Order: sequence, then structure tokens, then C-alpha cells
Amino acid sequence: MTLQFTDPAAGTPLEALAPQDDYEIVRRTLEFTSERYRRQPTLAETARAVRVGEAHLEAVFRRWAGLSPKAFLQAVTIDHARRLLGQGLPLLDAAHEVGLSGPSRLHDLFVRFEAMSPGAHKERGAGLEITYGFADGPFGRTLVLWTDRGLAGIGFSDSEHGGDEGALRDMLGRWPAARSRRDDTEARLWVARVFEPAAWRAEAPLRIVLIGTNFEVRVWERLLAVPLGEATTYGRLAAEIGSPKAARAVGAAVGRNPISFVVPCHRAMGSTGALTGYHWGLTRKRAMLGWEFALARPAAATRP
DNA sequence: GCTTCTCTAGGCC
DNA sequence: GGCCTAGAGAAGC
Repeated sequence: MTLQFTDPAAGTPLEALAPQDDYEIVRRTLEFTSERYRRQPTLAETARAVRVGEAHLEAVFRRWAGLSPKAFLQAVTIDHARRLLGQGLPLLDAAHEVGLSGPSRLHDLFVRFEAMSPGAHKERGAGLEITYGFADGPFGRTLVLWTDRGLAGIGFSDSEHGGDEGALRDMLGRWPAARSRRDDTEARLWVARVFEPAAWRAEAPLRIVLIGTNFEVRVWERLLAVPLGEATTYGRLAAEIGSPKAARAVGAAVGRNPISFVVPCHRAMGSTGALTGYHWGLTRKRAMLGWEFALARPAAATRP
């Protein structure tokens, strides 16, 4: 399927890959292995539990992440998370314009954000015109919401979250006074733009609108500055926005992030490297981190 | 190592 | 004020 992306800010036609069917196998693999992380199961055991052949499992992972199942699963262990945190991130000084991706972030999803005024937020989305739609993506069935100013929300539909209806209620419920209409065709274009690394280009930044309280928006902006393939902690985020003791409040704000994946709340974890939580399920958080790990280290992907 | 306890900040009603 | 958190660190096992 070939998709033409119509956002004037982003522009080029691109092939949609979105191997959404592979995600189900990846998800089951992650669930199985994280249940028994003490004793890492072999490929054969995993394939049996996921009810696919070993060769198929291998092929799915290579197609989906560009890594062997073994390499992928190593990338989502707690040890690896600790190593990510150990690297540390340079603190940005207060004057630094966070959120806007610089040219140095070659592999990242380039984003230009706009924050919704507190006034507009108080009115619970009154006056907002939201279009939404569902499309398949690499992390399952994806709900996208947008306004004429850019992308406003991303959520996921699965049985744990009440299917399409539950996901929609969750997302639209954040702006109950907004008017909304559905457009699945354009939603497919958004999903292709967001989840296709080839479309991440500095000269065609993704426009997003952050709609939240001042505090929430500050946390989300800071999250946008965490590079792909790296991780941070809630405590570190708190220190970076100038409230070093507010780790818990930061966690709450991160949990309310409306634009999942784009605002990389999956790159935030507890101080021990434990994943601690994710609005759309810990398995999905783990999958996103592993997927990004593969993307950030293409060299490691090809090594046996 | 994991679990429990205590002290938290901030948002929201 | 009171009530929630996708927290953190110490203490105990």
C-alpha cells in the first residue's frame, strides 16, 4: 500500500510499512519472557509458548525490529535499562529551548510543538475541533487525534483498554467539550508519518499540540528532549524542570501524556531501571524501548 | 535480590 | 483541606 501524506508541513509520499500483525507475536513474546525474566527462556521455549515456529519467530523479529529475538530481548532487560540510565544525560540549562529537535538528533522524530494556552485547557477543550481515526501501526491498533494545529493525541486499542471504544473514551474524555469527527483515511497517514523512521526529517518536522496544565506541558517538553535510544528517570526529569523533589508529580504528569510515543514517555523509568508503569501497558513500553534500541544501533542489529 | 514502609510534590475536587 | 499518583530511598527480609 502506498500512502500520500497530506500534511503540508511534512510532505513526501511514503510507503507504509506498519507490520502490525508482527506486533501481536512480539507482544506475546515479551509477555512470556518478562513473566520469567529470572531464567531467560530459550528461543525454542519461547516459540512454543507463543505458538509459532522458531524460524517464523526469528523472521518476525527481524522484520519488525531488525534484530534477532535474542538481541531484542537482551535490549529490554532491567540490566540494559540500568546501563542506559548509567550513561546519564547532560542537563540542559534553563535557557535552553527544550523540545525542538536540533540537527544533531539525526535519528529522532523531529517535532515542532505548540503548547495549548491554560485558558483553552480550563474550558476542557471547548472550541477545539478534533479529528480522530484508527489505523494499524507497529505497536498495534492505533488511535490518532489531531487538530488543524497538529497532532494532539495517540492511543492504542486493545482488549486491555476496552477496544476502540475504550481508547476513544480515554482520549476524547480528556477534552470533553471539544467537537470531534472521524477520518480513518487521514489517520493512516499520521500513523505512517509517526512510526516510519524514514519520514523523520528535520526539514519536515512533525507539528504537535501539547494540551495540558503548565506543569504537565513543562514535563512533556522535557521528555521531548530525551533522545532516541536513551532513557531518563522521573527524578531526573523533576530536577531538570527545577523541582528536584517532585519525582512523583512528574510521574503523574508523564502518565497523562496524551501523545504517546511521540512524546516519549516510554523513555522515563524509575531510578532503579524498573519500568514502573505505562498508561498503555508495560508490555507496549518494553516493545517501544526495544524497537528504538534496534533503530538507534543499526550496527548491533546486524551482528550475530 | 525483593517487599514494605515512610515521606514526599503537585494536580484536582 | 483531602485525596489520588507510571517516585525515591532506607530498612528489613
